[in-house]
Amino acid sequence: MLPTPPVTIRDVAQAAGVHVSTVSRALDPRRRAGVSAEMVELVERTARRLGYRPNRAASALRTGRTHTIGVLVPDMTNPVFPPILQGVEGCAAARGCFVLVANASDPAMAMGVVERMLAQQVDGIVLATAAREDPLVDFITASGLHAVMVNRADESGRLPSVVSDDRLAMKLAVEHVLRTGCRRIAHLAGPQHLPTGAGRLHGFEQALREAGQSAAGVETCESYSREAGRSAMAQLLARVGKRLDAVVCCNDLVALGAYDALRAAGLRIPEDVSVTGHNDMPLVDMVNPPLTTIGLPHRELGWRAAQLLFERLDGTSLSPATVVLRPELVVRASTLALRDAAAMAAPRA
Amino acid sequence: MLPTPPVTIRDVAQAAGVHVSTVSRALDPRRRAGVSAEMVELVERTARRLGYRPNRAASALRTGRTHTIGVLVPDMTNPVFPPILQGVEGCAAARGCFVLVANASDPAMAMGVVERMLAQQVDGIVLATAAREDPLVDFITASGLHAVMVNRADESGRLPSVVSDDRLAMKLAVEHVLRTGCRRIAHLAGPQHLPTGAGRLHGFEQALREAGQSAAGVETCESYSREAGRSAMAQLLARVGKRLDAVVCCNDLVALGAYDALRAAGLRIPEDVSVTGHNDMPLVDMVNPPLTTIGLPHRELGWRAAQLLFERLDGTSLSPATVVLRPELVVRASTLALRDAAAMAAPRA
DNA sequence: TTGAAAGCGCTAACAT
DNA sequence: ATGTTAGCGCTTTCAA
Repeated sequence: MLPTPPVTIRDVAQAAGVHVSTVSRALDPRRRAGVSAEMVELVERTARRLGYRPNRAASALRTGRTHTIGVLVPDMTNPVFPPILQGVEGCAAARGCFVLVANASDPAMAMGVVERMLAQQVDGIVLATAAREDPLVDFITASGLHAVMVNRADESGRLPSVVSDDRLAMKLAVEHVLRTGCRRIAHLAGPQHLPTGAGRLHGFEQALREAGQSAAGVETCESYSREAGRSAMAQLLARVGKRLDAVVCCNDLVALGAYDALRAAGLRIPEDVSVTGHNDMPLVDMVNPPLTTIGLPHRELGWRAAQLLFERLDGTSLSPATVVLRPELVVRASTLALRDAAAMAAPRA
Repeated sequence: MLPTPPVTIRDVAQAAGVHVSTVSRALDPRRRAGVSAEMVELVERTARRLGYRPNRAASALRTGRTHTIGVLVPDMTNPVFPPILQGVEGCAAARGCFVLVANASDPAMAMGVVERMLAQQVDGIVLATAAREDPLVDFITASGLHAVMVNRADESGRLPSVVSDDRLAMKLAVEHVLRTGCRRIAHLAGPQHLPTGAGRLHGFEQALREAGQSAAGVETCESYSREAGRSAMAQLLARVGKRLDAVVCCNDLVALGAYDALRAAGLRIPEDVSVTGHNDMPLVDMVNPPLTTIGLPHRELGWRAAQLLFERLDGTSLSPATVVLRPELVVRASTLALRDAAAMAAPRA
């Protein structure tokens, strides 16, 4: 395999007997207008014949656009991110753009990655990082880089974002367990420094309030993990005893941790306590019992974020700065079908 | 936010009172040798002061290297790929390189993506696509693009690859169920057009042969899905009846499908039939019963693939063309601890 | 050790 | 509708 020198626009021009600029125009759909049909035809045929492939690096240098966007995720192995990434990638690919993916588990690291992405001349960036990183947002706005956040809102309001409606999600979960006759309802909340953690707690409280109820207990998890869920649930049980009808969890993994702690305490799910999760991770329909949870449009979240970004890049920013997508309740066996007739008649407040 | 014109190497040169080429040299670790220490110091200080950020598009045009590698995955939401991707990304990031990720669910699509990546001037490519795509490999070798395959070997032997040892994996699974007293052992095989499907079937048969046994039955799944596993298992039961001690599956999802079909037939896991999976997907430790499976070093698979690629790019290709990593048996409750003493004493052949 | 100059492949004024 | 020209920011000979 001898390294064939790549075919340039000049080779095409020469072979077609025209000038390079003509080739450049004929090959660009957006400027093809000012070129005769035969010329376009001739140039395209010649280009194809020679196996010409436009050099994006050269075009990037000239135009300042790389047709590349960056995506920052905290942890790709967290199952919420692949579908988001897929959405972003799908939208980008549909426009002939590529996606530069980088892991950035902490804010300091994220800053370095953005710095490198800036050097790489990305056209824009999608932030799927979970923490509230004001310095990062400061840095990005100062740099002038186009950015969109996904899966969390920018509290400072400087960056557009695409999120799921956490309030509505909690309302769906709370109303569901209320409907099945549960009255003593607790919440295992996510880390309060994460927007989803704070938002879902708030939504939980509001939903209960609207129903004229109050929380049977709230425990905060240290992270979105099964272990954190287990120990939070254990603490909750230690505090409120077994006087509990349902536990609404901030996250599926936390809910599975709650399973562990509830069982360790000799409680059955859902006969004694109903449990709900959040995210509808793969396989939560396979655990025992299958988990009632909140399904999020992760793929669409990613797609819309990319779309929002491209609209900014094109200067046709018609969409609102914050897009809120609707989550949906996915009922499975971890919540009771109906607690019992007596409970429905005289709910235990 | 007024769009500040970016600081170029020229600005740095001017501010430092030196020539651009000096700046270029001083800023490149590999050529810093031929520059005086004070000069390096001066240039670096000036660059930092002005907030200089090298423009990779310009350097790419000049050197032909973008510091970017492409990764092709068939489906990011399949949980085997995120850790592979993470490994690739980690290795790339450690070298200051970025990863362009693209989904390519079918070979035709993959070809188009590679074409675009070539235009994007990626330095190389990691193929994590599952199908045997000879035309793709032809195309890539013809284009002269550096490429490495991960998670499947290149049967034509033209591309280096990093894979898990499927034979060993099956041997581990088969020997495990044999050890627990199972004798009538069947296999739910993956699609035979996929290398993993064919390889694991082969490994299964070989492992049984080595143990002096023969398969109680083999059924091929149409895909690596739960539904495919369910119907394959149903067919297997229809053929061999309930005369089965264990089912070794090509994949965790298929194993979960087998759960469904076994239960529908009134069989208990593992009391009546032991089941093993492959991949150790997240949450398979949470299903009922927790799945005995084969754990793969997915992250390392990705990391090594990237490493192999970079060695090729650097011309320091010391590693072998095919790297085979070791899978490990993860024993959980879906396989019997011990079938029974009688069985051990007089195994049912 | 540093400076000068050329040019990577492409696009976009401007000129015809 | 096509050709001419300059130059994007950087690296790399070559010369001093």
